[in-house]
Amino acid sequence: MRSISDVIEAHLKRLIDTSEGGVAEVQRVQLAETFRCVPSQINYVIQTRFTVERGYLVESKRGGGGYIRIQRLFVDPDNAWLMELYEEIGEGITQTASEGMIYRLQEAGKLTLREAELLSALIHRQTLALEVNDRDRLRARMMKRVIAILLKEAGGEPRAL
Amino acid sequence: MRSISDVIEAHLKRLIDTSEGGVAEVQRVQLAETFRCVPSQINYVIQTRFTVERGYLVESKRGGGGYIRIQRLFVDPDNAWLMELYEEIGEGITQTASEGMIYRLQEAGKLTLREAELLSALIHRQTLALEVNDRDRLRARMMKRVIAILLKEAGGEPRAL
DNA sequence: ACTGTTATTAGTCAAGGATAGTCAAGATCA
DNA sequence: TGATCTTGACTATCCTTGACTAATAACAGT
Repeated sequence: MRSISDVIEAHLKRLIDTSEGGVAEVQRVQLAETFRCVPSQINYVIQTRFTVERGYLVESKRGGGGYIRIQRLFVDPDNAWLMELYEEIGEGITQTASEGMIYRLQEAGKLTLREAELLSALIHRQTLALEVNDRDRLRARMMKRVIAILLKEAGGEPRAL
Repeated sequence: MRSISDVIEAHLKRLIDTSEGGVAEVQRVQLAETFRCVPSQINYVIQTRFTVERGYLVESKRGGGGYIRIQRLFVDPDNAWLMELYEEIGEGITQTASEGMIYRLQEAGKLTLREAELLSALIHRQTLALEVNDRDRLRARMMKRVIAILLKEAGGEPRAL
């Protein structure tokens, strides 16, 4: 059975594939009207189909002129290991494990020395200053965001920007 | 999709960028007429887009011959402004204010575009995902760490960015 | 000159409008 | 029967509008 979610998913994928740069920008209400569903259905589709694990990055803005933007990530063989790293993180990650990842990312040329330095400072337990479980979960969210951004650039050299 | 506020912001930025000395001087009513909005909309744009955090100084005068003058602040060569920025943060800082600072740090060449992007993602409320007070306090610690690192570097020879 | 009045600006604030997000209950499917 | 999907009430965020306020200039009367 092809659910309405599947239809919306297909529609968005087509938008992304036919666009330049692999980006689709839509308005939630308008999309919901097109497919005659409630707006929150769109969120459901995005949360289940356009995750980083599936190779997409989603940004949005509320209020007047609001939008939802879905961008395809470059998950080619060259940076498939980034995706593995992403999945490895899970719900929580320790400072030591994060530092290891940051080091690897830098060695692989995915992060500059300075980016690595900034990141290390930010994920440090003294900076986060929360109870250990919350801390590890927060650090996981941070590391995941970073890797998702790295996946936006297809094996690109970090200094070029 | 773009809101009228975005359009007005872009217009003012262009005025500033094409001027000598980085100053734009406009009349509120006239600008409002140009973009067919109420005058107070101009105040909204200025209050949300041309803040001190972003490195702008706004002066105005009422009455006949009144005006609004927006000036881009220049950074002093000895990085004293970084220290001021650090002190401005205090115990907590909002996402909007942080984004303003990151914007300015990038404009001033203290952060690369990518560093700014990573940082913005890291201080985003969705990444932090804490109750608003804890969130603002954590964000303050993060921003302070970043600026501390920039200050440390400022002591040595200027960085190649 | 001085003083008061009017015209001409800009500022403030709160309400309303326009988006999107969250969550959990109910419906449907495999 | 458990997983997935659908729905809607409630929330969060950002933008727009307009009534009211405040400051400054211009002018008129003395």
